Amino acid sequence: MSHSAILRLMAVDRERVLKEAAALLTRRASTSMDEIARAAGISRATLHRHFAGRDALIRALEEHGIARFAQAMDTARLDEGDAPAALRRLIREAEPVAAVLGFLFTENQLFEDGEINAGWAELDARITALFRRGQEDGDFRLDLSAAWFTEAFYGLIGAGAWSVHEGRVARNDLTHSIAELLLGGIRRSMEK
Amino acid sequence: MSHSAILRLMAVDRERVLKEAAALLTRRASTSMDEIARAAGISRATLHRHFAGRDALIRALEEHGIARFAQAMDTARLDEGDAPAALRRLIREAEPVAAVLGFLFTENQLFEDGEINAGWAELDARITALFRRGQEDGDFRLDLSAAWFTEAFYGLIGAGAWSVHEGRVARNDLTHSIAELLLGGIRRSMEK
DNA sequence: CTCGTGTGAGACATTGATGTCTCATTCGGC
DNA sequence: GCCGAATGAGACATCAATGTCTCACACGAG
Repeated sequence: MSHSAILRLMAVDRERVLKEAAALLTRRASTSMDEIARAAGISRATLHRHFAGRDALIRALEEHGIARFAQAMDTARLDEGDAPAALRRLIREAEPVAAVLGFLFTENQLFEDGEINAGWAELDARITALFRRGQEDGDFRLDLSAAWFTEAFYGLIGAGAWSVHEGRVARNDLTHSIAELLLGGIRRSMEK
Repeated sequence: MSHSAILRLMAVDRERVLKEAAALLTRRASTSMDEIARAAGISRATLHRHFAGRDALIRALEEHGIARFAQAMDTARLDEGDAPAALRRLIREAEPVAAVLGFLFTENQLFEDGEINAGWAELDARITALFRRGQEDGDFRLDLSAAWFTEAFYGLIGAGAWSVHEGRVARNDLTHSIAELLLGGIRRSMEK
């Protein structure tokens, strides 16, 4: 096995562990390293080999979530087309990291790290800008603030990810459920 | 000072502590007893005098949240009038306990206690029934499930409470923001 | 003023999770 | 079959939070 192949294999494992960790930590932040390890199908020792410690795991979650979400934004091309369509694309692209985003939104007081906060602030700004654009274009309602839309977006993403995890919403319906509910709620209604 | 007056005073303190605890724990479940105490303006010793321990505090939060939310449901008279109006009343009545509800929704894996879960299950059932009634009456859309509406309801309540806590949404706008967004998202649109 | 209650500050032992270690085993490539 | 890398299981010390305690002080009622 080549060196790069080994690295690739480990990378896949990291992703799986991070997703499982996010799912558990979202609903019980006190989940122990041992429980996370078992949920990911590995031992605590191995978990410690992949992530130096609990803090390192959380930070990896944050970095991973921010990076993947930023990537989703790029792919969704938020500036193109009308805002509702862009929002649909964003939700579709963000779906794979929904669990991680839910965790990060929920537990956003873990670190006062400036770098992490800066990363989040930029993502927030980009989303809020999208909502504001929709308002300026007349697509989104004006009686609610763009900041609230942003918070609601995160809240629905988190609730959706958990619903899928609990089997209350089908995975294939997640994107549709979030997008339709959010868009219906923020769209400027026609008759006004 | 009479005995009942003392009890009443302590009850007020408890409520304040619980609200503060919910606000903090929602965004950092590992918040220590000491931090909670200081946020509530009391010492750790006093906190322990009011609540036997951390578990007792969490349980008190759950019981308080369930009781107050059930009370909000009763006051809102979910069975009367059309479903959208009932939902508005529910959101308005639930606003004072929004922070607690957000915490309970977020950290719902803390105890496997049968009694607590039973309490939640009943509340869930009542809300879901409301959404289902709205669907049957033709007020709410049918392409999304009532179960998802329920989860979204909790998610928006939590996001809203946090937004107010962070100063991103005015307290007086909270009810309106949640109700309008949720109702807009779940209403059956007219043109279909 | 005096008493009683509630509180704040701090000391202390306990506990559970954490982080580090070793050793035996498994697995895949050769 | 052999070998190296990765893993699982477990032992162990460490540490932070917890829970319990004592003591001194503030404050309101009488």
